[in-house]
Order: sequence, then C-alpha cells, then structure tokens
Amino acid sequence: MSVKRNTWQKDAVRHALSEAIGFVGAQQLHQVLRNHGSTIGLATVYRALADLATNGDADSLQSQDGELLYRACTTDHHHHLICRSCGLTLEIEAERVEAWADEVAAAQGFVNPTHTIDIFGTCSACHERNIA
Amino acid sequence: MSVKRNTWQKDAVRHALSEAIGFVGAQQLHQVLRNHGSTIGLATVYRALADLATNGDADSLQSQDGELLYRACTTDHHHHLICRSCGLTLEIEAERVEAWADEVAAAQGFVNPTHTIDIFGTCSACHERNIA
DNA sequence: CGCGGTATTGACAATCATTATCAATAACCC
DNA sequence: GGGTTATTGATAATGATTGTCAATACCGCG
Repeated sequence: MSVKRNTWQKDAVRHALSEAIGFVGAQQLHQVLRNHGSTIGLATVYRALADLATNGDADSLQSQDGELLYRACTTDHHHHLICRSCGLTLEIEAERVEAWADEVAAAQGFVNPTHTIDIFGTCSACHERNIA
Repeated sequence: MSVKRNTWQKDAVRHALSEAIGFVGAQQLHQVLRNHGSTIGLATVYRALADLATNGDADSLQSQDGELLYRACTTDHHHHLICRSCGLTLEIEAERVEAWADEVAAAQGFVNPTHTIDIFGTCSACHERNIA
C-alpha cells in the first residue's frame, strides 16, 4: 500500500497555488516556481496538482483553449462567470444551484456528487467594443 | 471578404452530428463518417464543427479528459449527470437553473449568455461494486 | 454550358498540454 | 545510520487540435 510522503516539492506547489490569484495552469505554475529559483520539475508540478485536486485541496476546470486550470480550495464554494472575449472572470454565488445539483444526483442514486457550473457570456465592455 | 460555399463535406458533418446521440468528439465523428464510406478529412471535420459552433448551430463542451465535444443544437436544452466510474450519462432537466444562469449573467451586464452545467458522481451500480 | 477566381479540402507536419517511463534520489520507519 | 520504497525529474511518448499548402471544386458570370 502506498504511504504518502511529504516533500518540499509538494509544499512548494501547494504554497504557490495558494499565492496565485484565481485559476492557474500547471505550466504557468511551473514557470513561477522556476522564476523563484526552484528546480522543481514540470512532471512533479502536474502530479502535485492532480493530488491536490484528488484530495479536495484544489478545484480544477478547463479553460476555453483546453488547458487544465487549478485553484486553491477555499471553504466557500463558488462558480464563475467568464467573458468569452476578454477572459474577465467574476465569482458568483450559487447556493440555490448547489442544492439542486445534489438533489438531482441523489434522485438518480448517484453518490458523492460534484459539479461543474460555469456561465459564459460577453461582458458589457467587450460587447460595446464589438458594436463600435 | 469571404463568401461561404456549400460543400457536401459540411452537410455530411452537420448531418452526422444531428444523427449522433448526445455529445460527440471530432475524432469520433470522423470515424463514423469514414465507416459510412465517406472520404472526408479529419481537418475538415474539425473546421466544420468549429464553424457550426460559431454559427450557433452546435454546442460544445470539454470532456473530462480534455476532448472537445459537440452536439447539434436542439430547441430542448438539457444537461448531464455522469458517472465518474463507468461513464453512464443521464440527461437531466434544469429549467430552474437555466433561468438562474441567465439572471446572473444579466445582473453583471453580460450578454448572450451560455453555460455548462454538468454533475458528476458515482452511480449506484459502481458504488456497490466498490464496496463489495 | 464553360471559365475563372477563390474558398475549401485533405494529407501531413507542427504544436501544445499532459502522461508514461525509469533510473536516481530522498523520506520515513526501525 | 540503513534499508525500503515513494517520489522526483529529464525525456520520450501520446493524443487532440491547428497550421501548411498544393490540388480541388464551388459559384457567379458571361
């Protein structure tokens, strides 16, 4: 059986992620760490992030261009409203929907439900720019 | 300026997509077309799907493993409840949530809102198998 | 109906994020 | 400290998607 070991690499990734603002990609996080003098490997960053996500210490979602993004998990769970054009991201509350999602899952006999809810649109600034 | 032309390839993709059940990947759709004797190229399938999505004739979302999936746009809009373990997919109604999503987007000044709402969980069969 | 300009196609190469490989390293229990 | 083995990291492999570009075929026009 596998016994988890603590390494400075995992701590570094966890720390870097908690410092990051919003969602960050693995490649991006790796660059940040290298820029700070770390010699951590890219594959290790990927593994550490996957672990964090598995353990529920990080959330993940896919960006529009297919990159997997991570965010340090905070106690308050929320979702995103994202501008298709400029990428502006707003956090939104979704209490009503949280409950609904769990209900639906339970009604079909599904256990341990999670969900991805993201709303895309064109923010007012981008919309006006397109008209002008 | 570019003038759109109608080709049998675009029709083939549009048709294949409308025949498909649920969401389909570009690679998968390409295989289906080839199996039906078509000589259409993979790149063309990608381009046709991208066009359909741009024109609002198709919806797209990213699967868990990073593949881009498309679905013919129908009037009835629904979402999915997906088993993490066996991939079983159930369609779910989400009227309450549709309205909520549009409200939230509008409240922040976003126009032309779309959303991705998917619920993941472990279906009862897979859950029992894991226990046994 | 045939012609010409050009949008479109398709085979293939290139790209990019992510995952697998595997020898070397270092964490942890004793 | 020493041995076991989880973990690391350089690199290769994977797989979806996009770029390239000559060849093709669509469509308006005569």
